[in-house]
Amino acid sequence: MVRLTHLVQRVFDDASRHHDLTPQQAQLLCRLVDGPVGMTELGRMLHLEKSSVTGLVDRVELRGLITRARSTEDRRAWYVALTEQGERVAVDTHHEVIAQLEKLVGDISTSDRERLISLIAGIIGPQPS
Amino acid sequence: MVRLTHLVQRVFDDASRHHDLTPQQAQLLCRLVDGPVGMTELGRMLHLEKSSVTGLVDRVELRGLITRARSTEDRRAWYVALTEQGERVAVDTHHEVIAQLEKLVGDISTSDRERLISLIAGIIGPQPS
DNA sequence: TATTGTTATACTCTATAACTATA
DNA sequence: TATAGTTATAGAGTATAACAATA
Repeated sequence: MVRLTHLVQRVFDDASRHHDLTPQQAQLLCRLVDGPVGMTELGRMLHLEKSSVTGLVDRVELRGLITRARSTEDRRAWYVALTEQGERVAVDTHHEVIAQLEKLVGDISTSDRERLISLIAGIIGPQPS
Repeated sequence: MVRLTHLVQRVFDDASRHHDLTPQQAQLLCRLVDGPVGMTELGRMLHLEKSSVTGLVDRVELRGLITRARSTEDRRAWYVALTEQGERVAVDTHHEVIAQLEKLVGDISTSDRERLISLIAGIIGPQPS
């Protein structure tokens, strides 16, 4: 299982590198595809301290892939959102990861694959990561 | 599958932290449990440049968990080996990861678990990571 | 010449602590 | 006072390039 993790991790790392991103930066982009997210919420999602989020967001913002926008309700808070370019990179990276994983799982039969997916779903459980 | 990877990764990270190690340092120790390994070979195993291996080994050596020993055949080469303390930490960390993973997989039935393991083995393939 | 490993350098990632601004 | 976020600082991790020693 740990070896499977390394394999999947490498797929993700490689996909990130192809888009000239670090894995952490790619992870950040992936968390924004469903819409803007606040800094504190990002820290919770990525298991990072708030100062780490600041730095990570700073660097990705400098590359023009995301933007900060002040919250209208709470003037302390900021929302982080994908730029057009950021969305393109996020979607491309996601596609590449999916494609590579499908290639990885491609050898096993369809029924086995569905069985595997349901088993994994059982392990992961209902709570979102 | 990516979410499963995050889960397993977190198990490994937590086990490392409990022994006051970074995940990379724990990874290094795990690669040495079967015996001493050369620097170049370590880089290949961990997918690191040789200079990165030098730094990682330096830091873990400073903690007294590993030692460098010169090769007898090739006087350019060094072998990295676990110290007694390093072996203890490596084994403990490995046990903790196994225990947590078993707890994670504990909810699914025995037959399902064996099925999962064989499926994963099929994905990983024969070549060692 | 090629290989093994180190050093110098620069950047990313991360956490802790102190801080600012707003609630 | 409490919360959202930043800044300052320090250390780990990583790669590239230049280097020394040995093959």
